[in-house]
Amino acid sequence: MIQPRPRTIPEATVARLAVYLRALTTLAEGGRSSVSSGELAEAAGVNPAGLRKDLSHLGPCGVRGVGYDVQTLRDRIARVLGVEHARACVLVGIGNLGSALADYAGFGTRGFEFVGLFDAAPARIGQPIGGQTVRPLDELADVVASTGASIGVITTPAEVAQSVCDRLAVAGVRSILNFAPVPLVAPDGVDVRKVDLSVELQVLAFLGQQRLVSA
Amino acid sequence: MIQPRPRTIPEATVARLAVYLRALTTLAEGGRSSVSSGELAEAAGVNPAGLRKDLSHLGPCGVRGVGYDVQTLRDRIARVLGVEHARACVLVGIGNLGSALADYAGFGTRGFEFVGLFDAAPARIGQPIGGQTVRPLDELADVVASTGASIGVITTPAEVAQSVCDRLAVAGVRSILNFAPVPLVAPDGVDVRKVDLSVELQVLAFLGQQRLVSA
DNA sequence: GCGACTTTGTTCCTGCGTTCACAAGCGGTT
DNA sequence: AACCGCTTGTGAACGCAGGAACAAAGTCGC
Repeated sequence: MIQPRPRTIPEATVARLAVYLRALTTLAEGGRSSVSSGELAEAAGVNPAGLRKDLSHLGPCGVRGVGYDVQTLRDRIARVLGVEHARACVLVGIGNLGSALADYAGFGTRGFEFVGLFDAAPARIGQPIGGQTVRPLDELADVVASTGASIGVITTPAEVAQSVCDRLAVAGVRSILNFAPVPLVAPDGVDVRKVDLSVELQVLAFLGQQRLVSA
Repeated sequence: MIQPRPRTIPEATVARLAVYLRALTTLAEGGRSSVSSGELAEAAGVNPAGLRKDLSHLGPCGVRGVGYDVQTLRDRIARVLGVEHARACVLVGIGNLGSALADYAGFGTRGFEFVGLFDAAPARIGQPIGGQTVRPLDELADVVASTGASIGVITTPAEVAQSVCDRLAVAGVRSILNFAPVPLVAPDGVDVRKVDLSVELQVLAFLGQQRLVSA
């Protein structure tokens, strides 16, 4: 028995699938029922050939000569990404960035629901944000256990990010999104992704400076 | 006359240089004057050999058998990245995320200063945030011209992101950081980088689901 | 019913990024 | 002054992502 489809999808492809998913949702809301790779690629800002290659990881899901069915493809990508039903998330560190994320509507509409907001500062505890109330860190384990939250988001200062990461892992969170500017180490079986906002600005600064030099 | 050092530094390397820069700043504040590639690599969360290769793009900047001088290396990276002196930025879209970024101390300490906050909603204009006052979009061109801002940050809804991008380009902004979930097209000579927060969460969801399947 | 056109799925290839491994160079020691 | 250990810098190989071109397949028109 052969294994016609490798179980591993490249991470770069996964990231683009999320973009396609959003574009498809927009198309569906606009009433479109079918779309070609060229159109979808333009909406997602990628190369049409690359898009088809990405989709080929899901198995044949288009009709030659016609294109892709918007609804079918949308459901298929959502299932592969694991976002067909809502996922519970917890957020630790309710500063400016944490508050913005807790309030950010873009997460809720894509199937991510914050079921717990946590902070260490007594002044912030009890504060209402985005339909939730900020809780003390002591309640983290209980909330994760009772809600089954599998994703944790860290928006704390860098100094405490590692200890928060440890507590999330112990509580049972399996995936962590880290906004603190430090590399985190987590036990096996726990995935960590890092988003570094100031790095993006610094890359931009470099590109801008380079253009001046080469001009 | 040969050109011993190629002028182009890979973008992946540039992003890591920004991480090294932060780690070096932390080390300098801790009083360290010298550091080896192994130590710095651990602080940055990368492979030591890769770190040395990254630094080799700057030319020889370490001493064999000893390591790197923290202060010298820090200055050199800052100069290459173009962040040796502060850079003026403008921010358009003062919602939750925009407010958080305007208030985020991490930018200021890394040489990025917001010199203008803009929004289209009359209700937000005049509102004070992070030492600045929110202005109407009409003043964008004037502020960019008078301050020489070279970097623009877009945190608007997706629907208006492209028009804001166009206005920034016309006003003279050369580098744009886009948080809106749409691909932007900009004229030649204007760099655009995209940060998509919900994509990061969806990649995490995929990794988490994949672990369940393979287990 | 048949042909031509459209669009997908795949294959090949080129280039880049990453990693390993080794040679070169410097400081400290005897 | 010569040796030894340590660390940097670089060369080579590997794997991966991206792009272009081609074959397969389905639909529309006649």
